[in-house]
Amino acid sequence: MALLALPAPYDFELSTERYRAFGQDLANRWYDGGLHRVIDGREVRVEAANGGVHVEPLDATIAPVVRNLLGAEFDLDAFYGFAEREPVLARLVEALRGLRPPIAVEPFESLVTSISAQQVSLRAAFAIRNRLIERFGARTEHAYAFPARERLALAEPEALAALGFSRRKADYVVGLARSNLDLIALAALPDGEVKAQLTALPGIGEWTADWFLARHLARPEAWPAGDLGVRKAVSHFYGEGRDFSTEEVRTIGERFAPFRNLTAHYLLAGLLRDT
DNA sequence: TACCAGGTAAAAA
DNA sequence: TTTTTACATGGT
Repeated sequence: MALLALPAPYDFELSTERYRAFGQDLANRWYDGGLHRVIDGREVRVEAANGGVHVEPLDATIAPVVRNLLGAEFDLDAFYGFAEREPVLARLVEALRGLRPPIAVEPFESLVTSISAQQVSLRAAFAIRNRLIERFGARTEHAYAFPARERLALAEPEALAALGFSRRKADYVVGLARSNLDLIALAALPDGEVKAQLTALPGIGEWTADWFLARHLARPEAWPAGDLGVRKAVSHFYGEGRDFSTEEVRTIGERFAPFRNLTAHYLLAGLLRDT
């Protein structure tokens, strides 16, 4: 196994919790203590190692994708320095040291995953999404490549509805696949412009666009204020028993600039740990 | 058994 | 313009 170095501190188990906490994720599959994902048509295994992770196979194509997948570009040192001056965050970063939010490396996959999670529980979303992956993805030894946009563009919405998507969500996914929006090109645009272009599509509202900024583009200032989990987490740590509205969460977010994205992830992970 | 779960858009008021 | 409703599955 080849070593891929990551900036310290890095806690692989803690950082990959998301792939286990809500059920199995067939496109980011936890198997035998490691993370399996199809990259460039090949199944890659990632596991914990001193100074980073072990990756097999590892080459010049795979390395940057795995680095991105594991959230290497987040500036944890700067965030930890910032968190020291904020009592709640100071406690969280102490308990969650080495947590790097994993990134959804493919834009289409990121959006379809969010659409599947709209309104329903994450467990239900994972179950439905796995059926989509089994039906339209490509299987490797222990994992699946997420269904290609071109493949879902050819699918009938009825076929997705048969997997458990609501009829409306089935239309959203197929409509997204068939749209002429260049999802790769969004990476070059500022946050507000990304949101404007995405929310122009049917089925993509502010929540979905915010998570695209946070989990796919790793934008430091992404802050999904309307997200139920974020609202619960902010209420848990700052609300003194009271639930905050979306607007209140948006306002509180201002104090976390310029680290709102990392703050959201640490609050969510902190809530998961406390409950 | 109902009811809620990391929303969104269309209908109704 | 603002409020209400339908949506589909999984877990409790």
